[in-house]
Parts: sequence; structure tokens; C-alpha cells
Amino acid sequence: MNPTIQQVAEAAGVSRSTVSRAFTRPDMLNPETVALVRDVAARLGYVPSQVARALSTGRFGNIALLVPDVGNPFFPPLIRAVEKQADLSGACVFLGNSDENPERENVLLKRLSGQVDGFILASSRLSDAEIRAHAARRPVVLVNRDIAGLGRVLIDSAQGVGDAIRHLHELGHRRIAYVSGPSASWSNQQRWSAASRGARDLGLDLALIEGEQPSFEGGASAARLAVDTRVTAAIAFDDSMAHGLLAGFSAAGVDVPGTISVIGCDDVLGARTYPPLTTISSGADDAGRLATDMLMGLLGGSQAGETLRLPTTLIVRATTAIARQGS
Amino acid sequence: MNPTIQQVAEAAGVSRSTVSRAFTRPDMLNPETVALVRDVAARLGYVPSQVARALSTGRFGNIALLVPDVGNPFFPPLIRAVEKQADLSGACVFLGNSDENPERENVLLKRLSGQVDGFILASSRLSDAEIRAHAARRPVVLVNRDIAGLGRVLIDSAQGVGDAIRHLHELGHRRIAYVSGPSASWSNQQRWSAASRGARDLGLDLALIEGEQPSFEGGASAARLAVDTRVTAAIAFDDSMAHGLLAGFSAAGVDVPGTISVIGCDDVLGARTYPPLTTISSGADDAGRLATDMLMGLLGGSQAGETLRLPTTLIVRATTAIARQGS
DNA sequence: TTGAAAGCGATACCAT
DNA sequence: ATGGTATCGCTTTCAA
Repeated sequence: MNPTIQQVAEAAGVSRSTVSRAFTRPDMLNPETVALVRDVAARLGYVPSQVARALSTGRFGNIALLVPDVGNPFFPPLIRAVEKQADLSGACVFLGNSDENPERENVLLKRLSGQVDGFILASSRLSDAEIRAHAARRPVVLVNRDIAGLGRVLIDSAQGVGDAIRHLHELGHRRIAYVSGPSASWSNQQRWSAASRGARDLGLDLALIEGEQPSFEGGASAARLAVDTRVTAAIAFDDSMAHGLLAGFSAAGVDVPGTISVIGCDDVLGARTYPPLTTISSGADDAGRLATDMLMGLLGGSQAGETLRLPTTLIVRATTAIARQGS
Repeated sequence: MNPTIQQVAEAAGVSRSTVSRAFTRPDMLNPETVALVRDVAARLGYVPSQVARALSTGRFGNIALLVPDVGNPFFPPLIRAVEKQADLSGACVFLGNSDENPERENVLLKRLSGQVDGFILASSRLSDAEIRAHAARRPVVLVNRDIAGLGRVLIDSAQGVGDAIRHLHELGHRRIAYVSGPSASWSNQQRWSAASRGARDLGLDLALIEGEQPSFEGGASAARLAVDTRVTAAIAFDDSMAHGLLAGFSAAGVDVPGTISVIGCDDVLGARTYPPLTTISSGADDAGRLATDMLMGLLGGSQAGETLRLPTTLIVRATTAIARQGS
């Protein structure tokens, strides 16, 4: 149905090689020839077949982005940035949603590896070994996952979490809870250890509340657990959970920030919560953009193993306040 | 690097044809042969090359989903559902984000058409003619876009909007505003006309407030316009805008629902806003699932032109109340 | 039931 | 600067 290179060649009175070169290596051709061929091609509505090209060159012109949950507000900005940046290189993007399920992630990796030049794995839930195995076959860039030798873009929330702990300390909080995200998440591990370190340094009590899901609902149910712990502040794994905490506390009649302070992470909700959420910045879009650039670099022959750390800072809004007295 | 069909054939002591058939038409082969081939293939880690297959069959095993804005909370559930449903058919999904830009949408369509079996266009911003042109080349299913002859999944918010108007009428509201979304959006047109019709039938005043962007920010700035109109209730194009309205009114010291009632559309925020948003249900996930099924049907040879209308209903939460007196 | 061979639509090496 | 041709990996007639 689409005209083939053959038909263009005949219509232009040249060989297929020439038509091919008119598009891929115009510098090798006489400028007039290029013009002629392109003209004829345009008239015929010729579009080079990506698959034929891929079969012969081994390059697909596509990349794949895998995320655990499109529904988590952290990812859309990331996805959008990847999309945009890939577009600049003329690459198309396969999106895979693993639904927080490692097996599905593996299946997607396998299924996709035959049609993409490389992968961006955002918050992968796979084991190091599994990721390494895939990286051995195709270039891989990791977002928020730290595996030596692979390309990494890390949103370094340790810094922001440290700021958050100090912020709470200054407000007089002495007993704090960390509401955790997925245990397989590098970000969760990083945030938890940063919180532990910060709390230890300042002599604060830090309780761990295990969140079920990194979502609004997960946060809401964690709120029910938190009210029993008598902490005066909670730092949540991410903004979704913090948002859920807000709702949970509100439902339980617990005032935020009067009775308990709440801090989120990722700053994907802006000032949209009520009260506006104090949170830790992330720059998910930067991460997406940089990860894509890094992947394109790898495809262009750069060495793997580069690590980019994006700094984070505390953004104080309205869910943190002076610790309540006598508690 | 990946084993080819040839190597599997040699290792199994059969011809390439046989290996091919062992995977695509096992019924044509002796069961033992199938078992043997599959065994060898598995041992070698053989995975059929999608592109080679596509080149020879003309089928790619991929579909593309185009949305105007991944960041709009309406789309993630839709994306997720498409992803999940496509997975059942073993298809991979290209995601395209047009950023509300028709040109980009066209570019994506063109670029992708060489590697997908069909498209799902969600809330397309293209003209009917453009969409028809693309549909002539590849199967297309539309979500929230009504073009005769093409596959359509329509979230019929007319019904829900009618309910919303009646609900406001019962609460004593007489002057209502509709805060509009993108003019190129079918949903926006449908919602606006349903609101007009409902208002006319009940003898209500309906003002049109033109929203800038279908986003939180767009709603927030529309709120500033709304306070001047002296309406006692506003229906927003979608939940994002309604959410922005809430924030805008709050910033302006206007009480919701005391002074003004607010109704959203799509129910993607659940009860996460403050106050919990009265809204119109959508079932974006159903739409995604059904659109994918429909597309798969088209690929399987069904006739195009089918229309699926998904009903909507009003979900009353806490942003609507009795109209203020003496206004 | 299985094999041989001709494509599918491009690229790229080798000639000219 | 241009053309001829083998090749990429698989599917699919046509024969056997």
C-alpha cells in the first residue's frame, strides 16, 4: 500500500541504492539527484519502512520506557519528558506499565527487546541480576536505581530528606515516623536510610510505618497506623502517600499541621493538596530528559556507567508546624 | 546476537519452515516435532524477531495510543487499561503525547504508522478530515471523538451533565457557569451543549467561562473570572479544572460550597480534593479497555464504524450545596 | 508432515 | 557519483 523504495527508484529513473542514499546519506550524492529523488518520493508519498530498515541495519529507532505505575503522579511528567526528548532524536517510545510486578516487567523487557535500541527503566522492581542480564543485551539507563556499571539518573532525595528532618527538628519535633514505599524501590531505601541517619544525628526517635502501596490509598491506611504511634510528624515515601496521610488524618479528626506535621516527597502535587503539602522536590521531568539523553548517548557509542545525581531540596508549604506541646 | 531461526533449525535438525511453523502453526506439524523444536529453541533462548516477522507478514504486533497530555489525570487510567488489554493480545504499545498540539499529533501518526497495526486516538485534537485520512491507511479507534464510519468509544457525559444541572436546580441555583475546555475537544462540545440544553429546559442562566488550559492552572485562573460573574455554581470541563477552581476560590476567600458550588467531570480525583469534589463519573479505564478490544477486533477483520457509548452519572460529594440566599 | 525457495523493503559493500 | 546484489530473519506458497 505504501510505495516502496523500488517504485520511487523507477519513477525517478535511478537505482534503489540512490533512493536510499538520498535519505540516509545525501552528502554522497549529487545535490541535483537528491533533489530529484526527494521530489519524486514526496509526490508518491513515500515513507521508508522502519521495519525493513531495522532488519537490515539492526537499529530500530525506538526506545522503551518502563514504569511501575502510570497512575502514580510521579511518572507522567517523567514520561512526558522522555517522550519529548526522544522526539528530538526522531525516536518513538514504547511505554510499558509493569503494575509494580517484576514478572510483568521481565515479560515486557523480553517482548520489547526485539524492537527497541534501548531501555529506560524507571524505578525498576527487578533484581540487580535481572537488570544486569537485560543490560547485557541492550543499552539500559536506570532512573532511581543504583547498579554499578549501568547508566543511572538518580534523584538524590537523601539531601532533601536530611533537610526535612532538620526542619522538623527545628520545629521541635522529637518523635517522627517514616511511612515506607515499596521495599524493592531504591528511592525508598535511600529515603529510609537518609531519614535514619538524620534522626540519629539529631537524637530523634524515628518510627517505621510500613505502607502497603505507594498510592493515596496506601497513605490513607497508613494514617490509621500513625495515629497510634504518638509521633508528631510523618515523612511519607512520596506525595501520593502524603496526600493519603492528609486525608486519613482528616478523617480521623487529627489536625494537620496542628497535631501532626506531614512531609511528602517528589513535589508532584504542587500546592494542590489541602493544606498545601510540604515536600521534597524531585524534578522528575529533568530525570526523564537526562535519562533519554544518556540513552541516546549510549546508542551513539558512549561508554555506559555514567551516573547523574539530581539534587533535591525541601519545599516548605503548609503541612509542617511547631510540634504540639506536652506530647 | 540473538539466535536466528536458522540456527534453531540446524540445532534441531529440521528446516527453517518447520521452526517457523512450530511457533505460528503448531497444528500443521507433528506434535513431537513441535515439542522438539520448542525445546531446542528454548534452550538456545530463541525469540522470533518481530521486525523480520513484520516485514514478511505486514503485521507488527504493536498498537499506538495517542493522547494530548499524559499529565492530565484523565489519561493515566486510560493508558493503563490500554496497556493491560493490549498485553492480553501480546501487543506492545507505543505511547504518543501530542501536548495538545495537532501538528505533533500528525507527526506522531505518520512516524508510527510504519510500525503499528492500528491506532487509538484519545481526545484527538485533529480535524475530522485529518483523522479520516489516517484512518484510511490504518485501523483507528477513537476515544471521545465522534466521526461517522470510524470505531468510537464515547464517554457520554451528556447524561451526567444533565444530572448535574438538575442537581443544581434542585439546590436552588439559578445562575450557573460552565468553565470550558479545549474547543477542539469533542467532550467539551458535548458537555457544553448538554449544559446549555439542561439550563434552557429548566430556565436557568448559563454563563460560559472560557478556560485556558484543561489543567489545574487553567481552572485556577478561571476561578478569578468566575467570582465576577455572580453565578452560584460552576461546572468545569474536567476534574483538573474543577480542582483548580477550588483552589482559586479558596485563594479568593470564596467559600465552596457555601458561596459557590463546584462540579467536575471524569471522577479521576476521587475524594482527594478538599472539599471532596462532586463530579461526573467517566470510567476512563473502561474506555481504554473497550477501545483496545475494538481495535483488536478491527485488526481481526471486523467492520469499522461501531460506536460504544459509556453512560455517566453524577457523583455527589461535598462541593455542592443549597444556593446562597438573596444572591 | 516437512523442505526448498521466493519474497517482504530497506541497507551497504563492491564495482564501475 | 551511481548501480548491482547479497543480506537481514522470518513467512508462505509450492512441491515432495
